[in-house]
Amino acid sequence: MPELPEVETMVRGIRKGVEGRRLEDVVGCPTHCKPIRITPNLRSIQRRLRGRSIEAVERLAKRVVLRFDNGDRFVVEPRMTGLMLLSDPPDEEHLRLRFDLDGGMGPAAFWFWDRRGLGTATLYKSEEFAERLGTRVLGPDALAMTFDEWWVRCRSTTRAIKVAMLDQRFVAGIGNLYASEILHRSSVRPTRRANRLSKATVERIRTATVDILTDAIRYEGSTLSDGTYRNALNQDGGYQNHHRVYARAGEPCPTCTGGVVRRIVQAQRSTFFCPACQR
DNA sequence: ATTAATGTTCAGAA
DNA sequence: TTTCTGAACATTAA
Repeated sequence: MPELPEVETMVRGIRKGVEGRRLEDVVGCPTHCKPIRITPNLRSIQRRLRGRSIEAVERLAKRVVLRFDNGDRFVVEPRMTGLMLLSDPPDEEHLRLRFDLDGGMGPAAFWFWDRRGLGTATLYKSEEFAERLGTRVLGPDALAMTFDEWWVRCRSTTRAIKVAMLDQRFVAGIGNLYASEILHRSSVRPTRRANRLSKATVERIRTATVDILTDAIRYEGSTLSDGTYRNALNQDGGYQNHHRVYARAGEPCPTCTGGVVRRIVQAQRSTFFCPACQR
């Protein structure tokens, strides 16, 4: 489920070993598993990237961006179960990409590992990058989004606020887990229509977004019970121990008296909230 | 043993 | 134009 905090953790985790290194090669499915979707084809990507220096490892919403010295961007999208790993992959059969580095200091390779295989990898030339991953596709990053940006977007849709928050053009980086946690922190019922929220309420959501995501980054993201998400060294995150409502249906609300956490379905995804303190 | 559920995104339909 | 549905895939729980 890598959302913003998990992708930020991945990026930080591989950054020190990868930035400034030369990419010797990128190899698809080194263990002959089913290949992930790669655009364009792997052969032309190899031709273009072999020998190039990786100038920066960056996060773009829920994507990992490798920026090369000629301005090319190789963008990995972990989707549901993808991980960027510097070492110790959980198993061999779900390794989807291997990045071989030059013989200098630090690790000799890093990997993209993806159990379900829904992840993607795309090469963008520098001009393409801005236009293909620009504001038509991604809204403001959840950590940087201003009140005005929140307000304009909320006013412009009748969708439930929880559903709108999952739309990456509305706000980029929030996923199903953190949407529930943010709305609980904000005391806002997930089913409320975005265009009916007051300014004060929208500001509470904005503040809670920054607080929750920052906190989750500090704990290196959430590792769920199925163990999908891990950091760059294949270790558990810690934020799952701080979830207030996610996957806690039937338990008492941890922040109010008398509330019991409920699970409902919105847009075919689980939503968790406390009916007592989220209005 | 079959079915539902699980994080995300996108194409295609309403 | 905006919003909704189902599919991509692997694995676990009921």
